[in-house]
Amino acid sequence: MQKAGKMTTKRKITSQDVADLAGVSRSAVSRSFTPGSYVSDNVRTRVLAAAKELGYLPNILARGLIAGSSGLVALIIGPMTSPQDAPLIEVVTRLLNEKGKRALLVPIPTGGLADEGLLQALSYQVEAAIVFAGTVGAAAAERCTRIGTHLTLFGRYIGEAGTSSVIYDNPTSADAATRLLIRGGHRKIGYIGTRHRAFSDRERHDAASAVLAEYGMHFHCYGEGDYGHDSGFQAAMAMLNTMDPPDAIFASNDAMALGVIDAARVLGISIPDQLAVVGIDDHPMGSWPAYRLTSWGAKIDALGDAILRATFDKESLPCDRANVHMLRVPLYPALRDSTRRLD
Amino acid sequence: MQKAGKMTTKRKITSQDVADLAGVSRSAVSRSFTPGSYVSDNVRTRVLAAAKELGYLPNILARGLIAGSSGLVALIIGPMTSPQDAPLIEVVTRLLNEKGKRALLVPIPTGGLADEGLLQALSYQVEAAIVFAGTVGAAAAERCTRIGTHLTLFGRYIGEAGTSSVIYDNPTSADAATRLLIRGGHRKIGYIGTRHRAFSDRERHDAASAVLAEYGMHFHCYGEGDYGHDSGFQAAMAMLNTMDPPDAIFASNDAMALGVIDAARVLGISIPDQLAVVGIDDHPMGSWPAYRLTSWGAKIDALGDAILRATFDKESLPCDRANVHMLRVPLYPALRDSTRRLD
DNA sequence: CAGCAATCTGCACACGATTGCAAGATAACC
DNA sequence: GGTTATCTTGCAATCGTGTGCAGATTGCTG
Repeated sequence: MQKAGKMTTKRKITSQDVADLAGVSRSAVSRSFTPGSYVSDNVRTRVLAAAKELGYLPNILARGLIAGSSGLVALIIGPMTSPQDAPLIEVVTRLLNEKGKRALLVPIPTGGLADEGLLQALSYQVEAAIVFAGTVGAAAAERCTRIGTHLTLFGRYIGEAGTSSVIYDNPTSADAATRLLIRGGHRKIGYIGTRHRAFSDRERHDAASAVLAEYGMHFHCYGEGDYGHDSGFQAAMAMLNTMDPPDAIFASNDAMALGVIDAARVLGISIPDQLAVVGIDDHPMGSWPAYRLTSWGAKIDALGDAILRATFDKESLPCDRANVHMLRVPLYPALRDSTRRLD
Repeated sequence: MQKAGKMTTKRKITSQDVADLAGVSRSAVSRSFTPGSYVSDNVRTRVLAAAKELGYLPNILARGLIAGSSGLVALIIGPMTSPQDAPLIEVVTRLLNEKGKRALLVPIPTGGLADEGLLQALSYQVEAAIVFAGTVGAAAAERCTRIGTHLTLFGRYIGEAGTSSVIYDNPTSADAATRLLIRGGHRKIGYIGTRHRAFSDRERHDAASAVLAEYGMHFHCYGEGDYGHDSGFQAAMAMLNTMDPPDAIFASNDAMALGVIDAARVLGISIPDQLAVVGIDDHPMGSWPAYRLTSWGAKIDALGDAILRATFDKESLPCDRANVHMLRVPLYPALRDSTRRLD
């Protein structure tokens, strides 16, 4: 197998090598790989044959250096605890690839600022950055826009002009979820959200409260979680172990809603008769027989499309007064057995 | 806010700009950013001040061009259906970052070959590629090793010399799981695996069979799935709806095992008395009150360490006869209520 | 065969950074 | 002051590729 003398040279194969083998200049090699250039068929076939024999691949980084564009897009990610995160990252990566872009993954510490990660990404000449985790300081954001690196934020909003935010249509879905509970006859509705009202949580809570107010109601009780299953479980245990427990719980996301169902299971509370549960996310497990959770969720492909559109076609998006492009992603209901079936 | 005349020039800021502002040469700028170089404190402070004012960041791609190393490592990924995938990707990315490397995410079509993705990655001059999905053809693998790009495979094995494989210690854990069931008094043990016996599935199945053989037993019945929850559910429904159902089921992974538990729930079969269930993976949901699944799983940080070690320190790893470096990651038992408690 | 257009091709510079080399500046020593 | 030794600093080459420009070749027409 090993041809002596060839194994010794582990040098990288450049266009010069191909040119030498084909007996042409480097320019001819470059042009052979560029469609629409002036190259005779004779030369092109010779070059391609030589390239194939040598296993030549153009160095995209060098090409990007001269073109001024690296073809890289940064994805700023955190620990990815939610099971939705992973498929979304994959879809976005795939869509980027289809556009000829490549995804550079940049991790940031839990709950921290994305600023440092952003700077790292900028050093890699990324054309855009998509933020899935953490938050972005004004200075870092301004720096991005100044050098023309577009910033897309998923599920977050910063007031920096020129950025764009892709956000679930939380108000509409929270509105619908609340009305569903009310129409189901529930009057003691508890709410489990995050301690500091994360952006999505705030939107969901406020829309739900507005509906309750419309009926002259308030949330019956509150619980706090961290968007994780266990925290929903704990919060529900506390809520349900009182003299006057709720007859429905609106959880700000599905992971916590699943925790609520588990708490009910442990306490022997039947769902949905003694307790109705709704969540938002359409967590894949919500459809499993053990849970049957009513929820509102986005279609993942539409979500990916939205993120790419917000990144590469932001001009087509509406702006708010701070000159931030906003794209709301619709959430579709998945009505299951954790809520009463209405006629 | 906007200083007129500055907003118009969106040109990239290069070391030349910094040099001009600081009144030095480009070399001095470069040296100011390189610790241990001969630069006077005077110049260095002036350069750093100028860099800060201009918001200069070194272009790592250009630096890599000359150094011959991009600092990029390709992560070849598929659709990431399993909830373990995402945290693992994040951990590996984080560990890479700590080593000064960056992760380039390369998606490949479901179940397809990773070859095309690998070539894309090579064009980006990646220093190594870590394969989490798909399989790698011999030609592509040989090409990688020839140009010195190390190939690490996770949960897969190809016979190509110089590659390394990080693999769960399936035999040991499958052995332990089977003995647990036998010691629990189960004699009719069903097995749910994949149709074509994926690499891990084969190892698990064969080790379990060996233990059964030791006791003069065979698997009582077989089911086929695709490592997804639904397929486990379906397979279990078929198995349990017979005249002679199993009294225990060994599922080749946890997602399917959870499906088995759901099937039992639907059929009113009590766990673990009428049916014991074991899986392998230690899926996070296995610990939830709704499931309490006995399983064997790896510690994620150890897993990440193993992958990085296999990638950057493969010489320290044992080789098999095909000159492939192998690293087995131990799986630790999580004994829960889906199996009988032994004294 | 002259004249012109169309098609090829290679030279040389550009991209943004690093680094060996040599020359200049400063300090240290006799 | 002369001679080294030690720092500084800029010049220029380098990494691998793309491309404008000018010159060379070819084909076509009159």
